[in-house]
Amino acid sequence: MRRARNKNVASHFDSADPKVDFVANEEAILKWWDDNDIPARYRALNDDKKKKFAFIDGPITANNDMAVHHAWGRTYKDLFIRFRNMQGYRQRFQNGFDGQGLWIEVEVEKEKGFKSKRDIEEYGIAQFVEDCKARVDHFAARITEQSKRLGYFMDWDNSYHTKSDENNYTIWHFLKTCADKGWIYKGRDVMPWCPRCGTGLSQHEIVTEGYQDITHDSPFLKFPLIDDGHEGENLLIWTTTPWTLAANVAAAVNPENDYLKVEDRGSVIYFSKALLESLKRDHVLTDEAKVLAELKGSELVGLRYKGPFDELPAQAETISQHRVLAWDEVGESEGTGIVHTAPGAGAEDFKLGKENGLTPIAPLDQNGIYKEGFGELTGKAAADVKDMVFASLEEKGLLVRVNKYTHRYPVCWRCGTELVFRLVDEWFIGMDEIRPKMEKATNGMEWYPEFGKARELDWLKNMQDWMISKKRYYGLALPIYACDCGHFDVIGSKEELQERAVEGWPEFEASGGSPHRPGIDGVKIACSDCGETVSRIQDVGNAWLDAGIVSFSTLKYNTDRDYWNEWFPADWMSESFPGQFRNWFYSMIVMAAVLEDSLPAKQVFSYALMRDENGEEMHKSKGNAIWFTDAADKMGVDVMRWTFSRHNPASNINFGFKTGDEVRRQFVIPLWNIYSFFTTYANLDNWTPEDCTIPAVFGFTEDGEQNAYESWTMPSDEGFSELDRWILSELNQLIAQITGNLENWQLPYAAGEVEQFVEDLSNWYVRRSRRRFWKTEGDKDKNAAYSTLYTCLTTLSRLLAPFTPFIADIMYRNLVADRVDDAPDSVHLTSWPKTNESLVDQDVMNETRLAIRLASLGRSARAQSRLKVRQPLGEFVAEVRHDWEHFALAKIEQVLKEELNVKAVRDASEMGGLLGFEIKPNLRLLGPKYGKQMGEIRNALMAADADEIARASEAGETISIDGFELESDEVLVERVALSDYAVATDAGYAGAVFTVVSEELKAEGTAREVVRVIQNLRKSSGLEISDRINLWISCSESVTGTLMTHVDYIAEETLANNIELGAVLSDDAMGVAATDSIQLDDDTKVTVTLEKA
RNA sequence: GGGCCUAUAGCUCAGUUGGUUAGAGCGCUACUCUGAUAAAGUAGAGGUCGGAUGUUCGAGUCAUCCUAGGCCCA
Repeated sequence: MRRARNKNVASHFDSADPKVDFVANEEAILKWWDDNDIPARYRALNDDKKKKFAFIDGPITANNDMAVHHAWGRTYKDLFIRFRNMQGYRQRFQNGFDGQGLWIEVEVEKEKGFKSKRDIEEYGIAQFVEDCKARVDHFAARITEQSKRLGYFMDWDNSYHTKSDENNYTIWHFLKTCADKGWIYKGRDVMPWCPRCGTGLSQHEIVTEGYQDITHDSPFLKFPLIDDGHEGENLLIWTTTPWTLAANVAAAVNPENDYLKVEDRGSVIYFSKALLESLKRDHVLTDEAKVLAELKGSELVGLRYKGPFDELPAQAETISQHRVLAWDEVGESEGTGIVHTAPGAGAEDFKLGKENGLTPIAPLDQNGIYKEGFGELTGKAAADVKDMVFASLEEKGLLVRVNKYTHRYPVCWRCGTELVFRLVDEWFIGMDEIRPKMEKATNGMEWYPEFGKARELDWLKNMQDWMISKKRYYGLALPIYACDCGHFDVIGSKEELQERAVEGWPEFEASGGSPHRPGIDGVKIACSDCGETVSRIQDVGNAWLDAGIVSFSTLKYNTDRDYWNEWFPADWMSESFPGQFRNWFYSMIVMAAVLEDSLPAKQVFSYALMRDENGEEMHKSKGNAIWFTDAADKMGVDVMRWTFSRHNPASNINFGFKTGDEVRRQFVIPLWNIYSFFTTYANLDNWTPEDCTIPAVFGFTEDGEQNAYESWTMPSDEGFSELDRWILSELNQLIAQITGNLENWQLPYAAGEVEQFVEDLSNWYVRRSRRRFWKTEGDKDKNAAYSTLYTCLTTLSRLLAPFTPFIADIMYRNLVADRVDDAPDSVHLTSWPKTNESLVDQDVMNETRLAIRLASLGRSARAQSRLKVRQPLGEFVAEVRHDWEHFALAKIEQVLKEELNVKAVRDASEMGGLLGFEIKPNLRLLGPKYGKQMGEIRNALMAADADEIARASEAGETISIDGFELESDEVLVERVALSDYAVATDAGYAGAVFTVVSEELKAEGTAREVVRVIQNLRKSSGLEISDRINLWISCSESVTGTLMTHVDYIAEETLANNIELGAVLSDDAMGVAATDSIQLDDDTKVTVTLEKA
């Protein structure tokens, strides 16, 4: 009696087409989600729940379309958010977009064809900034659409933007807090500088992506010494940056190292002793170079020399400073051991110059062009002057040699231009007082992978002060107002600026009040020290300020402190680790440490880098990068997401279409086939979820409360078999394992467990249960099989929902939502499955594992002896290793008989083991020693107890046999199968089949062979599975006799009403019926003909 | 020079607290099974688990050192 339905549910499952188009399905599901408001309902699922799970999103740069590596990181975010949502945690689902800073500017410059900052200024900063914002909005929209295609369920209408007023003003608050503590200062230093972008790069930006192997012309030249007694002598100098020579002030040697005084080609020169050979090899010196003296570096210190460009006006002040300095950083592995020092054009040079009271010469302007005072170099770009420099040195007789030199040289990480080092004023946050707080926070966070903590601490230990200013246009307007009197004010909020404003406020408000250039630049304040009217410094802020403040700006820190307290610190954050230890994680930690002396997130999940499928780095320019949209269209998103889910995040992932195909074939298609199998047969049998004897609970229950599934105990009278108990045990163990692993961020384990389960379900449970589904009678056994498989598939759909949200929902909707009253409409509205402990049965799992292992060995043994599984064999003998396995063997006997088509299963221990020893004489040793007596030895060995000799040989004992004393290595011990058995071994287990086939068995094999031909023929003639047939079998007389004994079996298997054995059909009859034939092993032919009855 | 990571089959990688005789996928070949068929299964070979020493009843796993590679820092 069927229960009345209160919603319109179909009685049949949609049949799952085995020829499925996964991509088309995904697109259909997306539309269905959209039409039915599933994402919003998913987000609202836990609105009434107490427990919460706070994720803080690292903003994605809204500057281009998504590529597959973005999909990787976003898959992690979506996966863990979905998992926690199904567990009933309240969440915020806020996505973030990063949209301020140099990288946006660079793309807009490319769009407009701008070459330099001058182009931007001519174009107009106001319009340029608007263009930048428009680009960000455009790509934020693109990324939103692409993320939805990925199945990423976020609150897309509520994404935060780092360019927002709230974000920028919250950074002001942070900077003001730093200023109040005295941590903000203006520094003068030599910074890496991009001449194209016209801005300095911070330490964070230059360290990894910022280096390339570049080949430079590197001159060796002479600095003539001018002290008395050293006339005509020179220092030998080498540099990789010839443009810095015009800014040379000093030279440096290592006072501890040994130097040589050498005469070569008529000059006397000094250089490092250790470099003599390499200088000759590099043709800087000739082979005739003559060593005149050896001396310590300390003896050179203090010597004065004439600089290479002393004629330039810029050198006027420093000519008198040219001398040899002592510097223990000078090495002797390359160059000359004497280092050209230009304090205005190199970071270390600046430090050394400062220590020695040198005057730095700063040769370049912000565009990398020589300033006034550099003669013919003035007005030229640093990158373009090397030939002029060489010509000038040549003319002065100073140039010795120019070699090609390849080294890692810093380049601008955004535009690829080679950096120069430039003496500039920049603004910094002094980190010394913040560092301990940051270390505390870092130690308090849990890092996955664990080594993340060590990485972050290492970075903190080494980090310098944070350069926060950039001489650019589109970015955070640094709220620093530096007065000529030397005092500077830092403004902490929009309100404070309004209060302090003495000029420009109304205009700023009228322009929209966005804290960006140029609008903000018109607002002026009065210096709090001297009262003068002060403008904002022109600089904008480092973009990591923008991304690091989001724990405050997006959580209403300034407007609703209760809300902020509820969601800060986050429970977790997640980004790729190679860059983010010094970028986003770093800035998040800084902000939380400074503002609240807190950590920003309790747990950090991070992952490595994406490579192409050959392990090569992905680059747009190399053509091996993959856009997300291409991958989604071609491989499908579930495949992509599963590829990511099963990967160990700590190591780089090799990703491509081939790896996608592999995952589809290996995991997605087998899963789909099980599902397709189920729907096909459930429909044939009109089986519906109402027939399911295992209770299912898809919605939520109160925390701690057991639902009907969890508290169910398997009844003994509903037909559940050993196989059902096994797979239900595996299923419930799977739920527990995957839950634990996801809670501990152990994704590859979780995914691996699912793969193993699908493998078990497909290749053991379904395969072994097939006949239960096929049979015609609708008994309890069949219903138990349906109930079990249904429970496995519906549970699997929920377990897979966070991983592969599309296929999971397709399965769930067909199996559950459309058939079961009161079930949630989508798998993404269901709860996370819970384990029914009573169904976990370690014994049945162990026994089945053993059966699977032994069946595999049995098939292997059959394969070796070329005995098809169709041919029944007398017995299978199993050799097992553990005590319990001997007992288990009896329990799995029936399974093994069926799997291996054998009449009996025996424990090898009953027959003294499966493998015997065979002893052979070691001819190579014995031959020369015993000569003619070999025959006797051979006979003696054959007659002797092989086991005893094997033992003695193994033990290294002398073997006494028939008067011969053989050394242990003079016999060869081999393990051989017992005769008449084919044996396979694996990991200490062995399985063997008895290979002697009796007439009786042979007949049975023939019958099965014939059945197979008939079944194929039924299929190829287009018969329905349930159609009955008439059958004619024509064969030799002996085979007729053989088949006669199995005629009932044949009829039953093939649904034959009549069988005529030995019949020959008329040609007419042949015309309407289907026919086929096979060749038996004894070369006789069997022809079968059938027609629909 | 310092920190971190990695080293297992031809390739890509598992191997979670040490536990008997180290696995998977890919690729190749052959075979088997087949009313899940754009499937599935089995076999073959291939390994001094980078090297050495140590701890232990027992080491791919732990310790120390070394080598090589990668990343980060100086």
